[in-house]
Amino acid sequence: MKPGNYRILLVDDEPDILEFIGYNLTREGYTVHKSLNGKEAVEKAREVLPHLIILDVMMPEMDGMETCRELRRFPELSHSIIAFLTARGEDYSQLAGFEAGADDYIAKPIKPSLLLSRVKALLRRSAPAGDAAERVQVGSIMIDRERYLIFKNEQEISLPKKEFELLALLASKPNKVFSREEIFASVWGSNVVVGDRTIDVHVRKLREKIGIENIKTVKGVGYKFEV
Amino acid sequence: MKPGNYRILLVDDEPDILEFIGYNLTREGYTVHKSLNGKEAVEKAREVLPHLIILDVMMPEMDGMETCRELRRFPELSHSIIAFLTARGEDYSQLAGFEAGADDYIAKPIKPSLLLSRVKALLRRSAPAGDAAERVQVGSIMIDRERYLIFKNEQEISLPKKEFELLALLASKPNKVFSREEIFASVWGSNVVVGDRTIDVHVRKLREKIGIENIKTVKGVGYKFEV
DNA sequence: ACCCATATTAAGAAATTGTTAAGTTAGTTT
DNA sequence: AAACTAACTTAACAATTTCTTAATATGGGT
Repeated sequence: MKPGNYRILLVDDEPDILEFIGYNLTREGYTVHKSLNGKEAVEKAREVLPHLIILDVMMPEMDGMETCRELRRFPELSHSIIAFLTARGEDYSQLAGFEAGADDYIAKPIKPSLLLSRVKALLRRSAPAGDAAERVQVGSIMIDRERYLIFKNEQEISLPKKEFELLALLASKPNKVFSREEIFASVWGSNVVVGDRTIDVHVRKLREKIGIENIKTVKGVGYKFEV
Repeated sequence: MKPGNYRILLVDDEPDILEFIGYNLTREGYTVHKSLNGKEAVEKAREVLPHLIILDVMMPEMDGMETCRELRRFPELSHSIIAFLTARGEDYSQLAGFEAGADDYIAKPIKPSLLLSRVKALLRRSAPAGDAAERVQVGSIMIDRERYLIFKNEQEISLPKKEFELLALLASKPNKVFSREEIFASVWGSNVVVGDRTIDVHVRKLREKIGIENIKTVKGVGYKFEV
């Protein structure tokens, strides 16, 4: 799973820390959400179902421990990993934290590189819990990248790589016209040189297999997938 | 999963510590194995396939870091969680540890109650991963990781390691297409370099043994186990 | 009707995978 | 440690699928 597919919720009452950690995680490609307090965190967690929740122990009102216990009450969050952020020296009983359902402790201040390694290690274990498969539905066509299959009206259609990628591209933005250049760049790669009619041939095969009505030609401009 | 079903491998060069931690874990119901050095640890790990390996960082000859890297070379151990035991003050770079494939750091000396909480937290993550389930049924195939055996229609089939790991990987997500890169990374380990046709040959043997209908080729993309 | 961009077709090129057998390596037994 | 065995890898070639080309057809717009 790529970092981009992971959601991380950051909870700390200090905006600076939120900003700092958030920046480092975002730069790595993770999707980062932030909350300034426990109450807000619980709401946001239930909304975005993060894979990892990083929780500051010391917070006004609802502290990390309490927030953790609260989070653990919701079954939809049972697969989320919870890590505590604790200032070195705060001799918080880690015991209580683990009992509350925490998975890890991270000491502050923390070097970005170490934080990233740690996050990676934590998420490595969560991967197979996997959520929604990577599928896209457009019109009567469903594209399942994981299985590398197309479904049209419950019927399974297997496409060769180029045709699959072409269809996936067009369907990624229904009704948008993709120029030949865009199609080449995305499906073939920028440095590959092939003849002019190659795209047409693939389009033809696609139309043959998934129906002529979806893929439309815009003369002089390109092709589009119409819903 | 009850503690009794978990296997933990303890690795430390000091018998006292081995004894102390071992006693606490055993009392809790875990099945505990012990090794006094890295080399022995790797052998034992491959034999008992522990769910959790607790590794002292400071050891003569082969230190924790090196042992960890060695352990990670074996695909059958890729599901084991590895935690480092580090004396407080030893300013070992945790970074190197995580990069070597560690999942957690535990500081010595550690209170038994905290250790147990920590172990529980680590194993909690391994449980739902599904890999900890020693048997998986997919289609007409049952995979028994513990005994390293495959069953097809009640019939027992014994597979060599590479074939077993390959099948286990493909069957871990039926219908998902695994790219050759993914397969290499999981079955061979990311730093191993072997020829192009190696996977094909193993696939062929698998098809020979468990039937041609299950393992499908997606040309230019990879292989999948279809149910 | 003419032009131009696209459609269609089939052939053969190119790329990928399948198969086989022999060569290596690793693990076990004696 | 030598001999044996099973597992794994390599390499050459075959088979297959996919991709591209090129030649020709079609069809809307001026």
